[in-house]
Amino acid sequence: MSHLPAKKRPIKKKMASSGAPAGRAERAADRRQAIIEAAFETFIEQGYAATRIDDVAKRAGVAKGTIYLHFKDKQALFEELVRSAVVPLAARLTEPPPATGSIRAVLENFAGNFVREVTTTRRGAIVRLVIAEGPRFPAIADFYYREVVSRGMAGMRALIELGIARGEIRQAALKDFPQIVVAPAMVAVIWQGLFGRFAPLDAAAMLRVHLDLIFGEGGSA
Amino acid sequence: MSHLPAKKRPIKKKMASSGAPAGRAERAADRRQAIIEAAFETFIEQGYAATRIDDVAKRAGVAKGTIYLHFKDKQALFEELVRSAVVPLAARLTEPPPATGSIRAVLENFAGNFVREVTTTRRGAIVRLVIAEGPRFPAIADFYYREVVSRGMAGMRALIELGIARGEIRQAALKDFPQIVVAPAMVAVIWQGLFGRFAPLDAAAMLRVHLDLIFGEGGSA
DNA sequence: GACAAGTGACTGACTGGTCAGTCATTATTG
DNA sequence: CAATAATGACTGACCAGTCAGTCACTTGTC
Repeated sequence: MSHLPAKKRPIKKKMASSGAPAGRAERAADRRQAIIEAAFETFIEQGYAATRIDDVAKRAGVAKGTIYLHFKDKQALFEELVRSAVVPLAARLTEPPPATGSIRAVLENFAGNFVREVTTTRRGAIVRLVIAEGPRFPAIADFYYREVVSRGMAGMRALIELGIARGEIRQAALKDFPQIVVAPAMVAVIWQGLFGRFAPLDAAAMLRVHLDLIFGEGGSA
Repeated sequence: MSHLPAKKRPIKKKMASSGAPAGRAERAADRRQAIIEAAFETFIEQGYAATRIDDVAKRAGVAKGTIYLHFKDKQALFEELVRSAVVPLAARLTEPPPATGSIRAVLENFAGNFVREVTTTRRGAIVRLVIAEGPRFPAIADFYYREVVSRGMAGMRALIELGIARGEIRQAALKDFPQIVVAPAMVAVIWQGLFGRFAPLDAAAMLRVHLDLIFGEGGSA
């Protein structure tokens, strides 16, 4: 007597949104992806605790139970999502350390990419999410440190050392604190999230000034 | 039939922890303070959504109902707490712009204070709390911007301009982005909160290097 | 000064609502 | 048509906020 008939199921055609036939495995993977996608948006907007699984489900166009077919529980979903958002980033950080042109040019390029791909976009939101929830999810802080921060720092240190060796960078001590080079970028991300609404910040210009500080006035400008 | 005898009230003597007699009003103020104190700790540790009012009450040595005598609801308590933690900070930011000695010395002093009073302590936690919860509490982001950020930026800009006028600072463009000067300090705060546990950061040393970058090698070191 | 009536700060059991996670049932697929 | 995927009603736990009741202290009275 407990359950009502539940006769519906609005004939969700077997095809994924693309026209491809799609076998079982593929459809499952698609759904999993859709769930992660939806979870991403929702966790970004609401934070971990305030996110309701029901909302994620609705957003993903899936019933709540389905989420639990793919993820053990809410926390697993959250960690998986951060993981999946962070891995491609980590991949780029391990990319060829471009030894072409001046170090300044490399960093200028980096700054440009950063503003374009992180500050404004959802990747920036991931950073903010990690900052916000990290303290309460040691596993995530840990993972993020290993995959992104330590690699990023190592790469940056290598660049700095190269810059020092080539005489482009004066401050030899800078190699001990790659954080200094990255700091304004971090501040830009946080700023946009907190104050961007009413006090927008020209991140690109700021990063340029910061590079001037490191390399001395006027680079490729 | 509803209530148990409730014979207790462990004879909380009319005295506040100090030896003063303490009238009704004073005791009430004490309690309010204790609640804010407890709320502070708890919100810091758990974040807004995960904090239970019952826990705050227990920590403050007070019944849950008492909290609602002092604060309209959970959100009001939260906002009040940020307010009370931020106001003294804001006060210091409006303090006399110390025109003594070199600008470098002023900033060195500032950095020292910052490391001592913010990076390590609970004030740092407030910054992290605002970063974490700000996006979901526009009122708080707004308040924090007005009281702390905009004042801090203005003060910093004034210092930078002075530094430029006196020839201590080369980068004239720095005055457009006081954020650059503050950025490593922010990063230090976030770093301690997220990674400090397993990858501690010598914030003082980092800030020193950063000042070297702005003023040229070797200051008062 | 002693005693009663009054006041309001404080309490904590309770309510109403919310939500993570489950599972009996139904749909789909190979 | 078996096996697998998906559903969503349901449960139990949890928690913000309420309020009837208590009692420490104050005020008024003699």
